[in-house]
Amino acid sequence: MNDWKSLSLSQKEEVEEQFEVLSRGTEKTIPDNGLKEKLIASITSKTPLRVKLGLDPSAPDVHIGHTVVLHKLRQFQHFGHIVQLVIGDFTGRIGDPTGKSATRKQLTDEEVKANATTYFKQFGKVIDMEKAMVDYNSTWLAPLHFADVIRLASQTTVARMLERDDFEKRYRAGQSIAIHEFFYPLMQAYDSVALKSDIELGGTDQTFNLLMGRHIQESFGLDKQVVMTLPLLEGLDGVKKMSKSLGNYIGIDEDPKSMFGKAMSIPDNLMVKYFTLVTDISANDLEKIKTALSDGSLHPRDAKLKLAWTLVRMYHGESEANEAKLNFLSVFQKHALPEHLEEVPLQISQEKIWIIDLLVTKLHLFKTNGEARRMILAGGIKINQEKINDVHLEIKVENDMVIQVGKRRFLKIRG
RNA sequence: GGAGGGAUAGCGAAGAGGCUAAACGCGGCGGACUGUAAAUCCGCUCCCUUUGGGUUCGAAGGUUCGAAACCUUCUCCCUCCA
Repeated sequence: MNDWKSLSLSQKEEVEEQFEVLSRGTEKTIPDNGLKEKLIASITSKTPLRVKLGLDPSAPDVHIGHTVVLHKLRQFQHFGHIVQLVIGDFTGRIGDPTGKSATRKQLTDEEVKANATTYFKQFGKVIDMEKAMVDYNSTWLAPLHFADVIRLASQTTVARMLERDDFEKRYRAGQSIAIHEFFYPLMQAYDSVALKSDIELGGTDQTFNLLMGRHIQESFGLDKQVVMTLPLLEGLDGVKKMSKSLGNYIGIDEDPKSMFGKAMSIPDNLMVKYFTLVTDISANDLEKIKTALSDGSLHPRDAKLKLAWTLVRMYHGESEANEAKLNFLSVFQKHALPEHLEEVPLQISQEKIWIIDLLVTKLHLFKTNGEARRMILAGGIKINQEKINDVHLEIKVENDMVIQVGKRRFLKIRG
């Protein structure tokens, strides 16, 4: 194949530089030397690599956990490689088997389109969408005949399928595995055939599916893609992977204030990981932060402020970041009211209103009276900075009245 | 095709005729502490202006003074054998 020795000096440097950047922060590359070989081939033949990322069209809200892989794609783009985004509109009909719900609701074409649009808008904040290739996998999966599907299925075995972690667990636990769930990895793998991908990226939880791509490509007589997995980012709880359904995420579309606040709530031991995986700070600055943290010259709180600030800056710009920081400091360190309160228009009247009615019916802060009542009894409601402790309280609503729920939810009444 | 096991609050899981609005764990939400957190401790976690009332334990009927628990039918899930 490509011989390292036949490269010119500048080509070698080019390979080394790309390799250094592209392999940074990855969890695993399979095979070990695969990336370097692809790079050598790319540089000698002056052909950009085709780097694939598959997307699930059912969950269009992008959070910073997704951006781990986007940042990696961005780096590939930086070196002139081609990013292939695959909208799994067809695979979406199955849903990646999680064991939780084997069947998921089928999306209509319109929903898929709408979700994809949302994706692209948000992805554009990290990668260059102008240069990205976008495909829907129904394009090549839908026309397959049953005979084609059998041929595809015959390329692998049940034993091989059961190597997949969650299949194996479910099988051993005596839980059901529907046959069609086996097709998910096969379909994703076939995407790589259709797109002749050189590299496929994914989270570590995707390893099996990504490897299946290599296997199936080979059986179709293609070069095997290199699999690069990226670490899964733990969410705000610091334990489970960031996901929307767990509610432990920071959405990249979120407003500066909550983005800042959420970033501040991650456990200390994840700060460096966040800096590494989801910010754009340089390797140099990262090292500085690491050493300052370990020798104690940087307070973890300040490091986290920097992290939160950086995230907001990346998605909203510097001035918003500064503002979010000031807001955070005043609200949480000085226990002052936030600079800008969410204002809620409400009819002001002379009549007194029952506090629970106000919270539930007028302000929709709670779904049920019981919830509001409990919150009051727990001491979680403040009006104009004053704790409410009487569930029977009747109050007169006034303009500019500030209602606080818990520590971080504020509302201002606008008459 | 045959045999068996199961369905309980957001999840997991006790309960096997009245003491059960249903133990316990997780999760969630509040409060205290702090550096926002985490850890820890405390409280709440079906609905209702609540020392009371209403509606719950896959669904529908039934037995009983009384059922989440017993019976019947149905729906769904799982396992094993063929």
